[in-house]
Amino acid sequence: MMLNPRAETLLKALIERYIGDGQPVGSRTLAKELGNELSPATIRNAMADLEELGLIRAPHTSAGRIPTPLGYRVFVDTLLKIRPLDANEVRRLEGGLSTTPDSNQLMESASSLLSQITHMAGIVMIPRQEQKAVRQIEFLQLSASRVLAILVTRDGQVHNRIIVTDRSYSPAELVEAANFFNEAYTGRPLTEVKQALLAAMQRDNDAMQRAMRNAMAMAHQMFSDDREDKPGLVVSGEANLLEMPELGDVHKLRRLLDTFNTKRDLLHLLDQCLRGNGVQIFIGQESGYQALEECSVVAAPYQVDGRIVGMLGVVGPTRMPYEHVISIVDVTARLLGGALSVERPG
Amino acid sequence: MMLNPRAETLLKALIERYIGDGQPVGSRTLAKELGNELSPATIRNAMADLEELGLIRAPHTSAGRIPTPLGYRVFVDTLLKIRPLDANEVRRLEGGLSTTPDSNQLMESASSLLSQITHMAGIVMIPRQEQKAVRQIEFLQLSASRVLAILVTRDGQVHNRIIVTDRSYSPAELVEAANFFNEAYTGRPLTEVKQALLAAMQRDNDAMQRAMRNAMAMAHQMFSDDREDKPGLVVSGEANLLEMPELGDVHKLRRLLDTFNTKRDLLHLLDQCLRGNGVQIFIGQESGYQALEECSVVAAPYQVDGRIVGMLGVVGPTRMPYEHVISIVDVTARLLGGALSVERPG
DNA sequence: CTTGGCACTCGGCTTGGCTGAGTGCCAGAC
DNA sequence: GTCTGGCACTCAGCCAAGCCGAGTGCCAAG
Repeated sequence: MMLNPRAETLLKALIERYIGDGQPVGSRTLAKELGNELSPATIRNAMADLEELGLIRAPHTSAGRIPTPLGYRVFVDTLLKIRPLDANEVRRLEGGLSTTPDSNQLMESASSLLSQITHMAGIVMIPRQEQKAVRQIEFLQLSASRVLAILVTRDGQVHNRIIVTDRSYSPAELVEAANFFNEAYTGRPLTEVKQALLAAMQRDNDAMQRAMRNAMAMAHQMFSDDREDKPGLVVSGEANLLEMPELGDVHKLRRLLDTFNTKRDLLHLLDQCLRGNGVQIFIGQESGYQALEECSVVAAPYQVDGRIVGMLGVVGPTRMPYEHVISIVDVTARLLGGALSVERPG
Repeated sequence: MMLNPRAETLLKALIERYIGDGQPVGSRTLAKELGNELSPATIRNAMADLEELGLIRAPHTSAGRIPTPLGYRVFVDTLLKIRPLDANEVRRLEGGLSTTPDSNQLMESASSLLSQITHMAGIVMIPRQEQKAVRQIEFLQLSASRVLAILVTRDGQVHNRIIVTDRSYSPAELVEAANFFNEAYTGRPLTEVKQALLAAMQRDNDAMQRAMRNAMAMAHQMFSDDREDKPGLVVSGEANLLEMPELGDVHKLRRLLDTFNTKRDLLHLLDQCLRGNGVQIFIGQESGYQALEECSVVAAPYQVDGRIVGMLGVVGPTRMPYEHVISIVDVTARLLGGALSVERPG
């Protein structure tokens, strides 16, 4: 999409104006905006061209123009120059992020920070568990037929699950099983352990020693909990979206909030971006989800120890101050990545 | 509030009708509803009396009448006869509740069940941790200055926290500290342990043996996490409330959703009811929270092993089918209590 | 105490007219 | 060729007037 310089200036001014006050922008307004160097009539002609290109449209016959999703796309791709946040804002972000060493709390803090500063909805994806390395497992008897399995991963996260057993195990047996497991699997990533377990289970059961058999059976149940497989999502400030006038329609709003609650679609969307680099933007239907058709998503990956592990971002109305939001998401991603890296060595 | 039998019949019919279709009920309609045994004119007179008593009101001069909060109150207190749910619905509830042994998942399941069946918002309070008895504590080294503390309570819940230490501890020291702690505190309730720790810390530090000192210091940090003190709240289906036509006002809606997000007010409300017995109902402003002024809360305590540990219920429009909702909340409370009791023996 | 009748009220809907913002097009100027 | 002023036209938003229907309150008679 190549535009002549004037059309670019015009489109940029129009979109900035529209983002500012949400009213359709007319030719007279735009002429003033541009310092009256061109008359409204000239601008009308240029605007007609932009409309033909599908970058702007008139909501009705005699109203000003508003950007189309395509218009926003051109705007963010070619017209926007990202200026870094000023030091004050960076400091505000830094100060807003929790200093807890607990990674879940950190992500909640980041999400709520995003929503508070942008006045939109903040989302932070919780990294997949699969790549994490096993540190230690413990089994604890709860009752005759129930054992509590506690799995600690290298990063200090604790996963626990109640296992229903067919018979009662003595404390010694449990310790033995845990020792066996720890010796065999410490340091190996979860995915690998899972596969190894499956393979071991398929081999002849009788040939195993007792401790091994116990450990296998219990660990396998532990890992069959698919809840832990899926990355989670922390959402904050959905209620901010109620104030989007463009979402007056209750049904659309309903669908949008449902999307935030089920999280599945959002996770899927973020998941697809994991490969990407830097801030990514989905405008309107670009995301491919109907519930988000009036929304834009600005997302960025965050890195722990140099590796991208998750995404974070904000969801807001298509008409949002992209320039500002992009910087905020970018900085927050760095901050969260930093906090997670520093806090959890090796 | 004593009413003559006719006034009672009238009020009951009016409220049931209004709950059914949400339209103000006029005298003609009501006459038909009652089988034309009385003429509209007679009913008008009786309605005027009810209005004088503050039980119903006319939203404007020439409209039918709608119940006031006081009217609803009389309705639920004296006119409503709770009929038990039919077997189908009980089965539906039973089938809807998860069979997991994990108590958190159970509560989430109960909350979402409530919201799905009532089409309103479901809330389930997570019991206070304080009364729970300590089962075991473990310390795990994460890095030079960070120790992961894992506390398991009698009911099989695992609480963990990362503790930042001033120096590095050897594995032996950690085991020793854990042993010390476990011997001293296993079986005692969290509140007691907390106080005991505080008292011990205030005594002369130097007089303690090393293991004891370590255990104290770390356990104290573990317990200083006030996150665990507060009972939590699981909320589901807030989005259902978007469809309440009586909450057309975006600002009220916003406040309501914020109330669900912060949870504090709702918890406070439920907490106050813990003493009570059976299903409790707050109509309109009775709850004392402005955000809930257009809403009613139907809540019931649930018991684990004969002791009330928490509350659960639904939040919906003042105009809700109380009869039905009360039964559902009641049965769900029993089901959840049952599931929690059976699954986690002493 | 009940009932039918009657005048009255008022919200909701429709209609029509007006205004202001903005457009498209055209003809003339640069 | 590009820009500009002018002009006719369109249309949403607003307001006032008018009508309709639902429902009320009151009264007098049964």
